[in-house]
Amino acid sequence: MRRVDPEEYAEAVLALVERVPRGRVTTYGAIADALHDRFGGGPRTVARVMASGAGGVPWWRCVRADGTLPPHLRDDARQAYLAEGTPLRPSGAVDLPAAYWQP
DNA sequence: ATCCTGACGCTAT
DNA sequence: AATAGCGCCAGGA
Repeated sequence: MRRVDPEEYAEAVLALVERVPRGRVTTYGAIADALHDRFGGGPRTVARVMASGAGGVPWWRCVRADGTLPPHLRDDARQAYLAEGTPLRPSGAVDLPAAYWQP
């Protein structure tokens, strides 16, 4: 089943990201899995939505499967995590087991 | 239609 | 731990 209305898909993704509680995070893959049955698409598709449409959503609460984010977001994300007390690992990545939030 | 690119993920070096 | 290869999906040139 994969009737994709890009706009609708984007909304679904952003909606999920907005639902992530303060101090917790979810992953691209998790979101992709959650929407895959209705829209198809994979982690990259989710990432595309974030890259182009993520206005007004807590984008830093959506991280890669290893708890990191691409270099150009690391700094801002870091501030956000410190600000909202997101569990971090020494490496600077998010402590997924501790902070993971399942959509 | 083809090629390139990217806020991905997993396995193998 | 770091790097590389491959599969994957969708958009833009």
